[in-house]
This record gives sequence, structure tokens and C-alpha cells, in this order.
Amino acid sequence: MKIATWNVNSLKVRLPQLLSWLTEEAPDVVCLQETKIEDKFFPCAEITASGYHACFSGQKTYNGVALLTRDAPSEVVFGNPLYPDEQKRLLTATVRGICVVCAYVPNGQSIGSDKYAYKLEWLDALAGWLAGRLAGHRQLALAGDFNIAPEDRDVHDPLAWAGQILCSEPERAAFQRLLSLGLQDSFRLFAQPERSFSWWDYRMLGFQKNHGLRIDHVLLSAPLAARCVVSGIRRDMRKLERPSDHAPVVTEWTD
DNA sequence: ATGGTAGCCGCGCTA
Repeated sequence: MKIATWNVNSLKVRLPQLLSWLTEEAPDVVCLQETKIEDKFFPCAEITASGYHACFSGQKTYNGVALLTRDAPSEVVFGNPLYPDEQKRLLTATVRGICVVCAYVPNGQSIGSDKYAYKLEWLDALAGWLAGRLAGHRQLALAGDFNIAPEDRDVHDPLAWAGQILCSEPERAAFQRLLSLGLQDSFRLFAQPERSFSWWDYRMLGFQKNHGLRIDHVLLSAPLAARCVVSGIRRDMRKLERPSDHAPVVTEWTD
């Protein structure tokens, strides 16, 4: 099974790129973040024509997540049952017996801000819910935009970013707590190029200078990690005209 | 030097 996660930064703008990428990459499951589209405007016809089922939880202008699946999803869960949240950031479904959780973790804006507190609270609630979820779903994948660079090697300039948003110790501790539930960072199961990132700021020639961070992840429970065969970042997608600021992350395991 | 770009909706907010 091949799973991908991609923060599209507007599904409306990125739809042509998404459709051609689906054809080329042929993932079984795609987790999308920052769709920024209300459910009534979701491009169901185009997605269906590409051979995918879709479930989605969107809102105007901000946030929004979607799951595209080759096989029909079941047991769809909107949001975190333990954490009522107006912001559409979490979507879970079961596909081919695997529980797939699509997450758009809050950015946090800056250390000490209200949004930072919300980010840590949101992550705490996610871990709390996943702990129970994993008990009944041993095959589980958590994929999305975590807005956390787990280690210094995931940051283009660790000194400049030390203690900053996306890199602070409380955020990294929250990421480690997710791993402590029994999840593994699929990207790090394999040798990877140095300076591998999944997001580059639109500003200051961030991509051209490879001034990026690895903040998009696919975490796998032990039974899936044991069968995982490859994980990589589709950096080339960031080179397209009018790109998302994120590149897709693609992970595959044997059935 | 607190800049810069993109997307949204509207002329600011979020990332």
C-alpha cells in the first residue's frame, strides 16, 4: 500500500497539479491538508473521475483536510472526539483494514502566543485520542503536516531556528510523545539525502536556496513499519509553476 | 534590516 501526504495550500489552486500527480504516483491513499475549501465546493467529480473516493472536512480560507482513497473508506471520524475544535484539522478513516489519520497540526505562529498554546493542547489531545485508537487498530498510519521539525537534521539552519516555532523543545517533545505511542517516522527507516526537507518558505528564495524544514511526516505503527519498503519526499513538485510551499511525502509498505 | 510571498477575501489574516 502506498500512502502520501501533501499540504496543498488551497485545493482549488492545486487541483490540476493534484490530478496529474495522482495519475503519475498512483497512491492508494492521499492525505491532504490546507484544502481551504468548504465541503459544498469540494471537487468531488474530478476526484471521482481520477478513480478515488474522497472524504473531507473543510472550511473557508483556512485549514481543511481530505482523504482520497482507491478503495472505499469506512468508519470515518471527523475531528478528535476528545477535543472539540472549530478548526478542521483532523480526519480519520479505515481503508483496507488500516486506520489512516490525516492531520493538519496547528502552526503555532510564535513561541508563547495563544496559537502556540493551542498547538500544544491540540497535540496533547491528539496523543490522548490516538493512544486509545491504537488499542483497537494495530495497523495505523498518522500522516500530515505536523508543523514540527523533529530533529536538527530536519532544519536547514538549526542554529537560526533553535527554540523557534516548528523547532522548540515542547513541540519536539509532543512529536516524541506520538512516537512513544508506538509509531515510527517512516522517512527515517531508510537512508535519506542530507538536507531533506518538505516545506520551503515562499519568501526569500527559500526553495532555490534549499532553506527548508522537514515538517510533513508519515508515522506508522509497528506492524506497518515492519513492512515498510520506501519513503521519500517528492521535492520535484515544489519546482512546478505556482507550487504549494510543501512537497508531498510518499511512503509504501507491502500488503 | 521584523523584510519577503502566496492564498483567501476583501484592503488584514494566516502561514
